[in-house]
Amino acid sequence: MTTLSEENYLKAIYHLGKQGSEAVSTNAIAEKIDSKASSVTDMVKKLAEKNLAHYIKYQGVSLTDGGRLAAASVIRKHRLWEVFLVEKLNFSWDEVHDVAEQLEHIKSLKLVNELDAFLGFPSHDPHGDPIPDKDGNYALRKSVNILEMKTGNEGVLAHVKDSSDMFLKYLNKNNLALGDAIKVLGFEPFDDSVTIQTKTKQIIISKEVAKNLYLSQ
Amino acid sequence: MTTLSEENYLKAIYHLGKQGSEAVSTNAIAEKIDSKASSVTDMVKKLAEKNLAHYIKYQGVSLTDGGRLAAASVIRKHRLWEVFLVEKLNFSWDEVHDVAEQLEHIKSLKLVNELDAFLGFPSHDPHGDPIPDKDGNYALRKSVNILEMKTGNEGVLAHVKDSSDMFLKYLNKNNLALGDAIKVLGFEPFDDSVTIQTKTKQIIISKEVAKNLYLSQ
DNA sequence: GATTATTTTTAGGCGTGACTAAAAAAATAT
DNA sequence: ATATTTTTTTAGTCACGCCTAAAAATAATC
Repeated sequence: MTTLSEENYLKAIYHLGKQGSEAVSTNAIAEKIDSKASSVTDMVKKLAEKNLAHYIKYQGVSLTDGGRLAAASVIRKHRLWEVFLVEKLNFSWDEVHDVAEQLEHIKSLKLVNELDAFLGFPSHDPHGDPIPDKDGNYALRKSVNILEMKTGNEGVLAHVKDSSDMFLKYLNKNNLALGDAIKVLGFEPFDDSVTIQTKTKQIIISKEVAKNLYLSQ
Repeated sequence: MTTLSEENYLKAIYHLGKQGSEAVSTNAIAEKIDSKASSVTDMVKKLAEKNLAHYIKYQGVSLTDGGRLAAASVIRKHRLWEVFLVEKLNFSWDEVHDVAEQLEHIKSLKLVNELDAFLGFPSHDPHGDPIPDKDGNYALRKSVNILEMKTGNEGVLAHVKDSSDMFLKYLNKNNLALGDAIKVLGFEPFDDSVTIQTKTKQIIISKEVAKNLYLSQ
């Protein structure tokens, strides 16, 4: 049985190193979960002992198959709860993160699977991130960053990279939501800003914003 | 902010001593939460420091107004989640307890209130226990224990005292559920068993079972 | 009312998960 | 290739929530 703290470490390693397959440094983990490298070293030893992580001193951490599955299970729960909060409880997508962060640690197989069914087996969460299945697998919806598209290209907003409150509020303010059709109208070479057509209006987005928007075609 | 452990103590004190108004012994609390009296003493000091409990050495513990409200808030969440699990996720009422025990500690006012609305503002949970409102108040549905009724009396199963898995499974097996109409057909003085008419059949229940069944008329 | 039994508290310890400061290893620069 | 900087680990602490064993207070009994 994994503790809340262990699960947060597993998640961090999973996200930092390509589903945990790549070795990541204790420092990177510390930064991700806002703690100190020395604390990470302690925990990582414990994860290795529990056969959830591979750990070689000074050479970083990756996940074992068991660790990867455990991490995927937590992420699955996180994303399912996000769907629930947005679709059933009138949360906006910039309000869900903190609550989902708590709900993801509830332990009950029946709960997750029934919730999944209740929500109609969603494939993606409200941020466009894929929801792993019971075995930790998920389909990658291929999407392209707006900056790699060409003038005239169209697509559907499929994924946002940054999930910070501030960014999500920016999108809300500009009436941009996942699933919205978007057309690229032009690029400004001077500052790399992009003019796009949304369903309601035409707006100019900065390079910083564009970096975070992914469209599927 | 209250910790998970503090919340469990508040709940125990609330349940043992008439919404926490009555002083209860550290021993009683220890038994309730399956720990030791010495551990309870420690925690109770902490609750008193946080102004959640009144505590006088050797004279038991009761709740302050703040403590009572905090306890009621946890109980409110517990019972709302039980309704959710039974009505939306196909849990049977003997499966909900462990999961609700985890969900009750999730912290988000919006979550509780939206859940409440989503469920249609239920007044009672699947065991017939009343759900406190935001201020910790609830209407008491007056119900009478079967052993205090007379032959020929009828009523609706409104509340069960024991919520153990074993007892709830017994009820399930005998096709008894909250809201069911029940008629008292007779009392057996020899062993205090009771013959009752349920919606499907006539059964004899032991004194032990009868003690736990409350009907509203 | 003194003695015994029970309840409750105190004292000291333990595992978890965090931290700071110092030491060790690895990476970088000269 | 050696010196310096950066990264990582180790050593030692600390708060939390629990425990056992011993001491103190209260309750029950004679």
